[in-house]
Order: sequence, then C-alpha cells, then structure tokens
Amino acid sequence: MKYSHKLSDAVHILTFVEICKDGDPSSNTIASSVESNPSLVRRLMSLLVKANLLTSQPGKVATKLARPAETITLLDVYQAIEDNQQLLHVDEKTNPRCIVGGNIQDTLNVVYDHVQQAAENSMNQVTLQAIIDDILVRNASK
Amino acid sequence: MKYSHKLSDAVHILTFVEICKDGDPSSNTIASSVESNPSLVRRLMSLLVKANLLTSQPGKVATKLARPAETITLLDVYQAIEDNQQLLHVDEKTNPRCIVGGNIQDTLNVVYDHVQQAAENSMNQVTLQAIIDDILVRNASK
DNA sequence: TTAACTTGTTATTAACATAGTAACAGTAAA
DNA sequence: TTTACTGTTACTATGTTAATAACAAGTTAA
Repeated sequence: MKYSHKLSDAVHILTFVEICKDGDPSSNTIASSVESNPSLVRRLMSLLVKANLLTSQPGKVATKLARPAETITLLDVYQAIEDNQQLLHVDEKTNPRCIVGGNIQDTLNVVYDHVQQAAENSMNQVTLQAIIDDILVRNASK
Repeated sequence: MKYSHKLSDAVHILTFVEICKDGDPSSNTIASSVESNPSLVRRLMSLLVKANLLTSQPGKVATKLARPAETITLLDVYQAIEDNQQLLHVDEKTNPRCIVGGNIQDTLNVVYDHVQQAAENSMNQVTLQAIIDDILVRNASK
C-alpha cells in the first residue's frame, strides 16, 4: 500500500486505551473505532506491548498504558511499529564501477540520515498526552 | 515496494548528467550507472524536465541541468518526483461516531504536517552541488 | 532518402508490501 | 465446562512500484 496507516492506527490504539480507560479496551472495541479488524489491532498492540508502551494480560481485557501519556512520544510509537524506520531509501543496486554509482549510496545515506533526524526530532516533541488533549479539545468544540 | 528508490534514482540522474557532462548523458548510459533500465530512467527524466530541473531535446542526446547545481535542492527533486509528497499518512477510515475516531485524523494531520515540514527543511538545505562535491570527494579518496 | 539512433510516452507484466481475514492455542472467569 | 479474550500464525486480497516491451516522432550521418 502506498499509504501505510500503521503508525496512525497505533497512535489511535494508545489514545483510545487512555481516553476510554473506564470503558472496554478490547481489541474488538478498538477495532470498531479504528474501523479495522480485531486481529490487525491485536498485532499492533502486541508490538506496543513489546515496546513497553502498553501492558496487557492474556485472556483478560486489561490493556492499559505502560507509562504516563506525558512520557510517550510519537517517536516511541514510530520506533515500536515501523520495522524499517527509514523514511527515505537509497537505491542499493547502483553500478560500483561508475563514479556516481560507486559513491552516491554513501553520500545519500548521510543526507537521508539528516532528514530522518529532523523528522524524528519533530516526532519526539509530540507526546501522546498532547495528542489526547487535542482530540478532546476538538471533540468539545463540536 | 516498501523501499521506493525513485528519489535516489532521480538524484542519481541529475548528478550523473552534471558530473559526466562531457560524456554521454543518454538514457542508456545513465541506466547502466543506475543499474536500471533506460525506459525507467526516461520516465524519471521526463518528470525532471517538467519540473525545470533538466533540459532535453527529443531525439538528441542533449540532456543538461536546467539551472546551476547550487540552485537545485533535494527538496526540488523530491517535489518533482514524488506525486504523493507526504511521508506519513493518516488513516482516513476511522469511526466518526467515536471520540477518538472522529477527531484523530485532524489531530494527526497537524502533527504530521510538522514532521513533514521538518523533513522538507532538511531536504531544502542540501543542494545538488553539495551532493556532487561529496561524491567527488569520496571518489578521490579511494 | 535511408538507416541507426535517440527521446518521450504508453501499456503490460512481475515483484512485493500492506490490509484484511480466518483460524487456533492458551489464558481467565463465570 | 462454557464463553470470551489475547497472542500468534497463515493465508488471501489489494495496491504500489519496478521492470520490461513497444512504438511514434525527432535527429544525425551516410
């Protein structure tokens, strides 16, 4: 798919768990909010648990944030979800016998790393709490 | 593809045209440096011409940069090549009747715009000339 | 003019990542 | 025991990109 929603859906899950913490944070309920299916949600939740952003108990509907929403950033979620964390990718198959083909990979890797750093810095400045607050404000002003 | 090489290949083309400007900038020659095929290269070149980064003449091997490499940035190439210019994408199919699903799209769009801006600022600071210089330095130190 | 080459474009196929779905073992609780 | 949930795996469907082929139109040289 051109438009990967994994990050957005993962943020959605975390947000839902916190905002509806007195409700029913089952994968079925969350899936109906994401308008996806429970299995997909569970797969993402599994990654979030492994990254220590969520806690859960097998067989029980007991999902909670593993730590306060103020301490979770968008970057945390990004790194938990995206197995390939690079936004830009070099072409790894260029002709090594050409001046350009033989060096451009290293050159672009450095450049792309800077772009990545800039994007990640931006992601690191957004907390889950800020996202939650914004959602609540938007909801209140409807 | 998970790893799109379009941007890298486009930079490769521009770099090749400039570095090998006294040589043969035909799509065949460039394709052998990119280790891709001439048709793919021509398609990318077509986009670069439309974006006023390259000039060419039908039927003639006469491809050149449309303007000095100092005035072309990675962002220019990115915007010329990537039809969808967003690096991150919101899930546009969330449940509007849920507090979270009904507001998270707007919330994330703002957040993602900031990330995009940070990435594009970084891309805008890299000129094609800087990339060319780096390639030449790397090549000289081999 | 012809022949060989190029660009620019379109169409088709192949490769592959992601979304969606189904299934099932294991756990918890009534 | 029955029900419901989690966590995981496998499979299918969908959609994007890479790769390839083909061809009209322009250029150059013989």
